[in-house]
Amino acid sequence: MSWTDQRIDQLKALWDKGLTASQIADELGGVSRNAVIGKAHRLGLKSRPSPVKSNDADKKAAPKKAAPAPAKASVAAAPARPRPSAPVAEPAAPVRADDDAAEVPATRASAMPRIVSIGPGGFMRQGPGDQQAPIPPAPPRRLVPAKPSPEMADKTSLLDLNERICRWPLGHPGEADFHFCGVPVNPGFPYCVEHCGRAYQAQLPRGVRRPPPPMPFGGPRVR
DNA sequence: CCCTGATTCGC
DNA sequence: GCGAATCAGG
Repeated sequence: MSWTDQRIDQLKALWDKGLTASQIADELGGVSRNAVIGKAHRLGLKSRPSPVKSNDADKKAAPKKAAPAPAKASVAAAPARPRPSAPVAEPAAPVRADDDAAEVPATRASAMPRIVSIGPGGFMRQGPGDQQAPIPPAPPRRLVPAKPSPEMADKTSLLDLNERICRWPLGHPGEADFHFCGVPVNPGFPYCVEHCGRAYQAQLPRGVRRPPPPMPFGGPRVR
């Protein structure tokens, strides 16, 4: 299995949601827990509470490991490999999509707090089996009063959302051109057909856990 | 033991 | 870039 854009999206979303690497791996299927962790790190996803991380700020007694065989490193002359393990994570005030959307533009140069717009709401797939009204998404909240710039004139803003148009977010909340898809929805779903394809993916990684395959959209109405 | 994430390093 | 092997804490 390779890391397609969509699988990466899922990874990001699930990681953000706080699922464990194992769960994510299981969810994605075809990858190991290690693969997920490895990828997550390569992507720069920040590690959430990890068991082995509370590094002392100062240690006195140096509890040396009796230098057990490296088991792997075939490095003959390589001295001790440094273990940084103190990446200094700036907490940074959490930016909420609620009311500050109008006031973010100013300083985004260096300290932008990594707001990742995961799929709308960070919801999970919805197996055709356990079909239910597709309401959970509930993307952003209320905000953006108007369309100040002409650039946004033809973009679908939050205020434009209704039952009939696709509310798949494009861009990231807070960004100037953040808007919604706006295309007519796939009847019975909050998104257009294309984005339904993104939102509800029927993959069945782990054997029996994933019920039936047929894609829901395009056909069956939910009521 | 089980779990977790972090890191290393051969590929 | 990828991920198994390994490490290390809970």
